[in-house]
Amino acid sequence: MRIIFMGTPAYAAEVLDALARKEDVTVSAVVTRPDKPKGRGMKLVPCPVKELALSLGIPVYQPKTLRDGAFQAVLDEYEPELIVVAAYGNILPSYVLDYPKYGCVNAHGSLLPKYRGASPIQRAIMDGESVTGITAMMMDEGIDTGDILGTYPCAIEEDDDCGTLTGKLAKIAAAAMCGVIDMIREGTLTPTPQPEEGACYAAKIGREDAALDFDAPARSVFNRIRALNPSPCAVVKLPNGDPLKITASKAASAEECEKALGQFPGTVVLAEGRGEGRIVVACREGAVALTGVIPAGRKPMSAGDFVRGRKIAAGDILTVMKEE
RNA sequence: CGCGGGGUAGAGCAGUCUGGUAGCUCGUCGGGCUCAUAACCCGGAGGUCAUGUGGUUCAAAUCCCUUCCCCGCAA
Repeated sequence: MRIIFMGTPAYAAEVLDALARKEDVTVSAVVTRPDKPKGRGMKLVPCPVKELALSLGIPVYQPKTLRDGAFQAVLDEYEPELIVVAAYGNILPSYVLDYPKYGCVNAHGSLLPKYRGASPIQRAIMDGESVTGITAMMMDEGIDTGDILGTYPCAIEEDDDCGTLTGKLAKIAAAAMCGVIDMIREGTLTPTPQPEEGACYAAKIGREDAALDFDAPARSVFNRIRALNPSPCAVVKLPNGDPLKITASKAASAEECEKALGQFPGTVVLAEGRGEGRIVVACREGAVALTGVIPAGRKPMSAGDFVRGRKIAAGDILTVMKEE
């Protein structure tokens, strides 16, 4: 089967890798977003999907948009029977959706119709969900509204963050897409319309989502931190005004929550500098123990390292990083 | 030439403005205390202060210049 693959981040690269290995499938072309200036010096950095495609010797196309019809030429050249999409980032217009004999299928990172949209994994963690998954679906012109081909649940463990969960889901997505292709060949594919009930949208993560506010229940602070790790990371403002990214946290002990009672949310009640260290911060309800941070201009480090460097002490108050 | 931060002991930092004995919190090693300990006490090892047989100076981690590397923001 001739397919064109569309995707961008590491999650999508995992799917591409599985398709490339699959027998009876030929990934004849890969479509990904244009390289963007990244990092210092505006260096152009290729996305994971592009890197993988190049190493596999698959032609890569990086149209800025598909809407202008220029992509028709690529379709005509490769005549795909199926288009597989995973976290591509561009909207597919109808002329693309209608071209392949078997249509366009997508591996979405949630159990649809819940969390349609750009950031389903982050939103699920942020909301404290205990289960999410992959939905294999036919694409239509709506945002993640097409018929469901299969659902593959995945538990969100207590110690999962966006990074680990995305890794798990990527593997599931890869298997799901291979499964869909098998079903297409066997003719056992059964598209089922999505129920409207339970539908919700997972808006793209923005700057305002990254600003961490301790004036919230500890559980919610914990969920936000892990939803945002490893990127862009929850961020707070230190007493000196510098931003501090937070990569990991754990629940504080009952005793520590006791100490935090009555403290202004954001107050550091304990700065433990031994071993990995813990920075216990009072929340509106309870407290969280920060365990990993990234100071401005520094590398990621444990809370213990940060405390040992004397950058924080009990009594300091962490405030909300306000919009510029 | 997009903006900014940084490179000092195994880790995280201070010291640099106002040149003059290499410091702190940990870790590590040895000893002690203890029923015991990741707790406490005592002691030790470990650093060409990123780079340049650079410049200035009686004297440079510190001031000036070179090169390399790392990171954040912005996109």
